Amino acid sequence: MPGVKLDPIDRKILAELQADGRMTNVELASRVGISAPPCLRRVRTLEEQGFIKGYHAAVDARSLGFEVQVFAMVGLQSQAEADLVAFENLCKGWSLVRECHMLNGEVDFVLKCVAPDLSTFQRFLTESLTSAPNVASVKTSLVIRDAKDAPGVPFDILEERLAQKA
Amino acid sequence: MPGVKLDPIDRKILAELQADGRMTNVELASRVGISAPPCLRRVRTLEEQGFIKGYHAAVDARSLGFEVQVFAMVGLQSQAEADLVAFENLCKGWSLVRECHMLNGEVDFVLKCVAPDLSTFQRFLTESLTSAPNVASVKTSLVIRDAKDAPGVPFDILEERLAQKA
DNA sequence: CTCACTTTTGAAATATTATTGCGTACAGGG
DNA sequence: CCCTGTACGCAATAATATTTCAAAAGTGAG
Repeated sequence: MPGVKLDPIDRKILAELQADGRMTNVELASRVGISAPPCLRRVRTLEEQGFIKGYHAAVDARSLGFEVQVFAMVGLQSQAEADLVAFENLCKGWSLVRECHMLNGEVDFVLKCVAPDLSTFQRFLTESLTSAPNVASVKTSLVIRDAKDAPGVPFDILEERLAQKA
Repeated sequence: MPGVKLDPIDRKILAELQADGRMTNVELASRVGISAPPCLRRVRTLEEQGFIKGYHAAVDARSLGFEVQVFAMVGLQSQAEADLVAFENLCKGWSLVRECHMLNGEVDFVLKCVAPDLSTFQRFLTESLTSAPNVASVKTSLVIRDAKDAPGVPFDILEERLAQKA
């Protein structure tokens, strides 16, 4: 993908759609300063090129009964690639695990989990996670509250940075 | 908000829109098995009641030049509520910090950060985060790769759980 | 500087969707 | 059994999305 460049209008489109993914194309076009047809073409291109990976409604987990959010730091016994992948695949199959990131350092993975209540999470922890093959250690931390949960990319920094190079 | 109940159609709507936030109302209506007008009314109601907090395009950070993702575990010197809030407000002002969650246990906060490169993050770490008032300790872990990054709520578990109660 | 050639744009026309306005059906309470 | 509140869906209308196409703007060679 090298050689693909985004102009200021493309970046504005991405920023606007990140902030409001259901904005109409007419509104979007007006905000980025071009007419609707080229705006829509740009959006489609951004989608095809993978700059936009999808659109999602942000659903409130709490009001659906998912009262518990937990971060789990997981250490494995073997860090051989095959074993790492095996663990990742396990995570993909666990619905309670919403995110699984491989880390450097002492801990091998951090998982973001949700659950309806503590006991459901505890059951998952003991019956699934801790007892999974190759799992050496798990340290969990309950989330007390979310101070910030911003979607995606900090466009302000992107623009700063581009302004300097120019 | 107790007393508000969602029927199976509402839950299906939420699940569909979480998976594809730009689905047309016509398509959505057809998937959940009702006609367009009531479907749209339900969506609006779900938005007003806060079950849907917003819609966002998932923008690919990497292809925009944000190559680095880091988790930072932060401990504070004082956990007095005023000091916690002060730190949270600092985080809200830092664009590199995309998420800030308060935890129980040894660590007070976990931050998910992004940056164009290591040196940008290091500069933030030393000049902003570590040197912020009341920050006692910071331990960072670079993300090597994301094995799973699912949006929001596990609707399969929600349905399981509701099926049992019935 | 000018002539192709290429790319992107925007006005206009058309196709789809979203939204509104009712009349109807169904559920619970008196 | 009637009344009332709620949710539906058809039909009409308003707004958007999408296609078409000719013109404007940018590129590079000569």
